Amino acid sequence: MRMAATHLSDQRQLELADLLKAHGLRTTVPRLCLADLLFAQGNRHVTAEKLHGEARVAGLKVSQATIYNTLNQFCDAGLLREVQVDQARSYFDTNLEAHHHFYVEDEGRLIDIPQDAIALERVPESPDGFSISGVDVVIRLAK
Amino acid sequence: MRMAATHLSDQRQLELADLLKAHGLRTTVPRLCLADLLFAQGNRHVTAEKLHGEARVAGLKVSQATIYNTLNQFCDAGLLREVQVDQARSYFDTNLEAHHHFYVEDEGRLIDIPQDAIALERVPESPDGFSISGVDVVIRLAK
DNA sequence: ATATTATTTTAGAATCATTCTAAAAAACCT
DNA sequence: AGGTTTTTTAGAATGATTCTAAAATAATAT
Repeated sequence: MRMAATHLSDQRQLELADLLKAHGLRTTVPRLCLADLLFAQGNRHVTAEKLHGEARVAGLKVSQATIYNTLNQFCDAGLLREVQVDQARSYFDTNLEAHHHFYVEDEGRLIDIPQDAIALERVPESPDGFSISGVDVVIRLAK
Repeated sequence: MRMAATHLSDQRQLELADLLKAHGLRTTVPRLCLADLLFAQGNRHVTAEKLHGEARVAGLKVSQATIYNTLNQFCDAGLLREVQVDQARSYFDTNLEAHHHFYVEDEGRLIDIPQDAIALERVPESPDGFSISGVDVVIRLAK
């Protein structure tokens, strides 16, 4: 792999390359850079647009399509989760543990709520031959 | 009000006209017909597209814009609620009581869960100067 | 290293749900 | 009815996301 122009240290590149590889993804410059933005600063929630903006600021010139492709690949690979809070746009969450969200609609801001901060008692049986694939709790906040 | 061509009985028209009026909406043929489709059969969940299809079947020729306008007006007027389960499309729910949902993603089907079927214990404080404007619980189902 | 093959990235077009526009139709008021 | 306001409409516009087919990059074989 010929490591290309990135502001990332060799150390950091290797770290991220390992992460990608461990999840079945090839190492490419856009993926390294986007992974760095996503995973450097603890848990975060980003939209495609926000990430694109950050990438540009970081000096990475990527197309919109690559942003979307990468976010979707990271989701499929289990590096990200999509959060469903606003039908207008998708949010991607780096926190993979089961948890819930506050959503400040006016600001488009998400705040994690640890799963055990809320107890869901007596969740009803799922109907027919269905099984539960996820439980989302969204608490909407307003001023 | 000159009641126009509708398959609805006079009785039904008056009923629905009252409902509309009570919610500050004028009586028009499209609204009567859409209200009938929405409120005739107990609680339902519809997308704009599904309602449009049903309207056509019922013999009402309405534009797409009217479907959207009417759904939004009914929401604003407190006759409907929007449910946030799929960022691809909006669902409108005739059940106005606080409640939750099963969502069968593959079928795009929603099933109500009465609020008291689930106990939400220890909901955390909302941050800063925010107050809770809604609590949505969506339980996703898969085969 | 180089050539070959497979995967990624890209710019721009396409898609899809939804909203907007401004003109025609219908409802309301006297 | 006549005048005014609200609705409806067809079609264009929007905005997020996906698709397309070609150019770039990475992996593999020579």
